[in-house]
Amino acid sequence: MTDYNKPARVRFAPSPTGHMHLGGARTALYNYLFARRTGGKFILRIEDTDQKRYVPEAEQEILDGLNWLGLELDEGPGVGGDYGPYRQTERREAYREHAQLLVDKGYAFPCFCTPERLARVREEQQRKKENPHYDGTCRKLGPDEAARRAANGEKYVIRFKVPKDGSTTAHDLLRGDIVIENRNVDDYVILKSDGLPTYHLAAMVDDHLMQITHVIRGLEWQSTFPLHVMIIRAFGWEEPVWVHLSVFRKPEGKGKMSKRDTSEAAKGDHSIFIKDLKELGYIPEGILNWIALMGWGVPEDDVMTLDQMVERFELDKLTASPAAINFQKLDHFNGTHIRLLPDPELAARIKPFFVEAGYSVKDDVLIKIVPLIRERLVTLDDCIPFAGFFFKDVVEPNPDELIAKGLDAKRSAAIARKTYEILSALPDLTHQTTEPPMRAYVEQSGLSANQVFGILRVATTGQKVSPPLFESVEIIGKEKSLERLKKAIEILEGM
RNA sequence: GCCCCCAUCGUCUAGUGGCCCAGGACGAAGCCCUCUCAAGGCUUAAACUGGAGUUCGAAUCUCCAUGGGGGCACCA
Repeated sequence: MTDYNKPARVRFAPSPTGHMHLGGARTALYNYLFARRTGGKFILRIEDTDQKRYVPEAEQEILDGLNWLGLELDEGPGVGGDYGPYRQTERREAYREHAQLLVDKGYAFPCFCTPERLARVREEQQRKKENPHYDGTCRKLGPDEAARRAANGEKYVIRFKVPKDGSTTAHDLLRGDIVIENRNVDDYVILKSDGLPTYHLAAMVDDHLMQITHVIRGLEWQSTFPLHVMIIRAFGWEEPVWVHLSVFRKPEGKGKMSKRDTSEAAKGDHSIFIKDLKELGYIPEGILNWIALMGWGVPEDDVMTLDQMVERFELDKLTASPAAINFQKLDHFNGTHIRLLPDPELAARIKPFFVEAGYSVKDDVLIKIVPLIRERLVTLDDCIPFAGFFFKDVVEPNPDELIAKGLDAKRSAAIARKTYEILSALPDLTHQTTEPPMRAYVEQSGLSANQVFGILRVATTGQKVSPPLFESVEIIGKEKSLERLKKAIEILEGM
């Protein structure tokens, strides 16, 4: 049973090879939640041992992503901590030493096989419908010969020497014991010929040195999980608790979500990349709540802030089965959390979207429109179509839309004139002063509120759909509202 | 092909042998509210993959089948 009173040390260990995506964010989130829940530490480690796939901007994007999401780090690159450095390329000596230690103890061996030969062997095995695996050539090399060839300048890697017989039992918190026959585990390379380790060695060494207590990682590691356990046992170290998270499936429910599959994932108004989601107007609260619940279920009250998730989080309640991404649900959570934001906060969040769209934002106006549009926003950038007109000098209504439903241009013009008459007679246009006389007009004219208000709406806001009419007119102001009404009358009369 | 894992409404999930003719959420449908669009309230439809066991009793345990997923690199 998981002890939530014992501070855990957990890590999020991405490789800087591309954009931060939903899967990574969820792994980070679960690690964060568990760290906070136990009063432990949330650590970031950059796994940059593959120089071929290295993307320089990726590390910053990860940092930005975590920061934006609000997953605060306790240790990591740029943050510091007692177990650094937190970038694997800065720890190569540790890996080299540990690889040598395994060789000395007989748990690993140098391998001089060329990639070309290995490729041929693999081809041959596949042709014979055999399981592709290392054929063991250098396993039998004596230490003297190995030393001689190495001294000769021959390139070599170090492979883990997996026992030929027996089986290995590895324990996953969510799945229980996983038993695998050792003959099904390959002699994996743990140190590459460039002197850098592969994941298998690097992660195990670091997790041990960094005193990681719980390894919460993606399912892609499940197949090499027994290998990792063997490595740890070879060193004689204590094992962390292992948790392999399910993968995200594509919205169609088929296949794994892939960050390479951008055309599929990033189309439309959604994306699997955190930085895209930010630009699309999604807020951290919404995203976090959404991904938290893909792989973790709560009985009820599923709308949660980060802090509430921390309170409720239970590691062993995570789900072992894969989850299909459902962007509709993201929209729901995003809208829900937007509605939970206090006025000034929401104002601050939508402001950049107005600015980005080219509007000059007046803060006093901004704070007034927030209550009007809050429950209409699914994403922050929805504020543009809903409330852009508040910051426009002139609006240009579509003439056809000025004509009320069931009426013609002439009739609509008459209504607009009457509306102008009513409004211009008022000292100022607050929603309290404008609504009663307009309602009275609707009443005695026999028209519907829809028809009369519709004309006013299109005239003053320039659009058929808008925030509540009289509140909007109030914010637009008397002068500008009447000006716009007048222009609408002219348009209608010219039809 | 081989190894490993998973399996409750369309989707995310609750459920750890009786509380389940299976609960919540998204989505869908309907109604209410209503100046548009939303939000909100109420209601409805919708699932234990199949087959064998174990048991007085199974969504819950076991086995098999089927389906789905992950992996099979000097990538992580």
